[in-house]
Amino acid sequence: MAASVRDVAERAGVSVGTVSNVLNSPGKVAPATAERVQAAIDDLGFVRNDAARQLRVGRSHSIGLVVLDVRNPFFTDVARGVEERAAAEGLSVLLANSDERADREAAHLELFEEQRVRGILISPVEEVLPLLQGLRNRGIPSVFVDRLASTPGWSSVSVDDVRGGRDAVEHLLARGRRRILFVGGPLDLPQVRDRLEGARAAVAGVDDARVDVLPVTGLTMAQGVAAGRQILALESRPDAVVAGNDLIALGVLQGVALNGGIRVPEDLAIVGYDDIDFAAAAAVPITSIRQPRERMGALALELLLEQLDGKEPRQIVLQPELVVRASSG
Amino acid sequence: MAASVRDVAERAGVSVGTVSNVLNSPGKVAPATAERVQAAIDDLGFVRNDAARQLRVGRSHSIGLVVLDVRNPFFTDVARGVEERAAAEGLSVLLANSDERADREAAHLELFEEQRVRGILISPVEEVLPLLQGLRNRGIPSVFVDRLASTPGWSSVSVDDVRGGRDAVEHLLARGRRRILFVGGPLDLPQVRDRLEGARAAVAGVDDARVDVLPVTGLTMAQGVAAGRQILALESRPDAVVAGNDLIALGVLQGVALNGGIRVPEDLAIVGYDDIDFAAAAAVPITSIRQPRERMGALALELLLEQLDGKEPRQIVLQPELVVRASSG
DNA sequence: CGACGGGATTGAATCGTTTCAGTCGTTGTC
DNA sequence: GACAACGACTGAAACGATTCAATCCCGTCG
Repeated sequence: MAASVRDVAERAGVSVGTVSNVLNSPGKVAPATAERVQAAIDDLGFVRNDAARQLRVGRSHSIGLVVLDVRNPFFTDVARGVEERAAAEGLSVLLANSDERADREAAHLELFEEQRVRGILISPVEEVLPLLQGLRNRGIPSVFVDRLASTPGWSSVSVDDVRGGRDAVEHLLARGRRRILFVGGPLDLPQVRDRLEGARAAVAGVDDARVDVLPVTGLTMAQGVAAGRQILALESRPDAVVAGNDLIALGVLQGVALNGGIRVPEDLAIVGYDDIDFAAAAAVPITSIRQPRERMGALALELLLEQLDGKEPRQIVLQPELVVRASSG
Repeated sequence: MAASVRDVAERAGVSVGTVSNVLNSPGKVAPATAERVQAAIDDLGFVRNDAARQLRVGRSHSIGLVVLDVRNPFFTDVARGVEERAAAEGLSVLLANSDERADREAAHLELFEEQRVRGILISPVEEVLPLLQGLRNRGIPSVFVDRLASTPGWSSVSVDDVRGGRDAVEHLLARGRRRILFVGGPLDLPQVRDRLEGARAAVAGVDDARVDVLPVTGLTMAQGVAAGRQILALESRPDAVVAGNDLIALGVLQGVALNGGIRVPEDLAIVGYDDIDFAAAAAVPITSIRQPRERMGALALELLLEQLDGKEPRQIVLQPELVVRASSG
C-alpha cells in the first residue's frame, strides 16, 4: 500500500541508493537528479518507514521519559524542559506515565527497550536499579530525574528535598507554628521520604514543636481533599500543614474550606512543594518550595547526552527555594 | 551487542521459528521446549527488537495523539482517557504537543506517519484536512478531538462550544451583568471562535448588553495574567469576563487581584471553560463550563477503532454543563 | 590521444523479526 | 503392519531502509 524507496526509485528512474542519498545526504546527489527524485516522492506520497530505517541503523532517535504522574503540572513542566533540549538535538521524547505504580513503570521500561530508545530519563517509583542496570548492560543509559542516585555511578538531577522539607518547617516555626502535620505519600517514594525527613530535622531542636504524619496514597488533589476532611475531624488540630507537593496542598486547602470554621492561614498554615503555576492562583495563594522544573528536565537530557558520549555519570543537586505567599501568613 | 532471536535459538538448541512462537504463540510449542527457550531468553537478556517486528508485520501497535498544549490539564485529562482505553486494546499512545503552532503540528504528523501509527487523534490548530486526507489515503485514519469535523466523512468527538459560550453569557446576564468581555485566542482556533460566537449569540436579543473581545495569543495562565492587567487599565471596565478556558480565567483572576480595588465577583464576575480540577481550587472558585474530558478521550479512541474496523466515520457531539461557583457571584 | 581523477550512481548485502510451507516423528486406526 | 493424522519444529523468504564497494562517465592534463 504505502510507497517504498523502491517505488520512488523506479518512478524517478534511479536506484534505491540514490533515493536514500536524497533523503539522508543531499549534496551527494546532483541537483537535477535530486529534483526528479523529490518529484517522485511527492507524486507517490512517499514517507520513509522508520521501522526499516531503525532496523538498519541499529538505533532509534528517541529517548524515553517515565514520570510519576502526567497530570501533575510539575512533571509536564519537567517534560517540557526535556523536550525542548531534545528537539534541539534531533531526538524525540516518548512520554510514559507510571502513576506511581512499580508494575506500570517496569512495563514502560520494557516497551522502551523494545523500541531501542537511546536512553531513559526516569522519576522512579521505587528501587529500579536492577532493571536499569540490565538496560545499561545492553547499551541503554539512564538518568534519574527529581531523585538523587543513591548509588554512585549513576546520573541524576535532583533537588535537595531534605533541605526543602527543612526550609518549609523552619519557615513555619519562625511564624510561630508548632503542631505541624506532614501530609504526603506514598511514604516509600524517595521524594516524600526526604521531605519528611527534612521536616523532622527542623523540629529536632525545638522542644515544643512536633511533626505528625498523615499518610496518603498518592500525590493528587483528590487525596489532598480527603486529607483536608480528615483534618477537620481531628480532635487536636495541627496549626500547620506541610504537604508532599502542591497538589496535596491545594487539596487540603479545598478540604478544610468545606468547614467555614477553619481559616487559612489564621487557624491553619499550609506550605506546598514544587511551586507549580497553580499554587499562586489558589484560593489562598500557597507558600511553596520552588524547584527549577524545566531546568531539571533540560539538565537531565544533558546528562544523558554526556553518557552517550562516553562520559562518566554524575549527579547534579539543585537547591530549592522557599516562596512565601499568603497561606503561611 | 543486543541478543537476537538467532542467539536465543542457538543457545536453546532450537530454530528461530520456534523462538518466535514462544514469544507470539505459546501453546504452539511444547512446554519443555518453551521452558528451555525462556531460560535462554533470560540468560541472554533478550528483548525483542520492535523495529524488526514492525517492519515484518507492516504496522505498529501505537496511535498518535496531538494536543494543543500538554501543560493544560484539560488535555492531560483527555490523554488519560485515551490511554486507558488504548491500553485495554493493547495499543500504546504517542503524545505530541503542537503548542498551538501549525508547523509543529505538521511535523508531528509527519513523524507519526514515519512510525506507521495505526491512527491519529488530533486537536487541530487550524485547517489540517489536506494533511489528514493524505494520511487517510495511505491507510492512516484520524479522529478530531475537542473539535467538530467541519466536513462530513470525518470522525470527531466534540462539545457544543457555541452552546457552552452561550450558557456562560446567559448565566452572567441572569446575574445582571451587561458589559461582558471575552478574553481568548488565538481567534482562529475553532474552539475559541465557537465559544465567542455563542457568547455573542446570547447578547443578541438583549438591548443593553454587549460582548467585547480582548484577544490573547494563547490559552495560558500567563496570557490571562497579562489580560487581567490590561483590564485594570481600561477606561470603562467590564463587569464580567468570559474566558476562553480555565487557564485564562485563573490568569485574569490573578491579574486583576494585583490591584486591591477590584473584587471578584462583586466588581468583576469571571466564567471559565473546561472545568479543570484547579478551577475549583482557585482564589475565588471559578464558575466554569464543564467538558467530559476523559470521556472525550475514550470516545475518540473508540471512533478510531471503528474506522480501523472499516466502519463509517461519525461525529459525536457532547453537551457542556455550567458549573456555578463563587466567581460569578 | 590515452590515462587519470573524481563526482555521481548503482545494487547487493544487511539489520532482526515473523510467517508459512514443509519435514520429522509419534500415535492411533483399521 | 501400513497409513493417515497430527503436533512439534525447521528454515528460508520477506518486510524497507541504509551502506559501501564497485562501476560509470566525463572533463582535464600531460
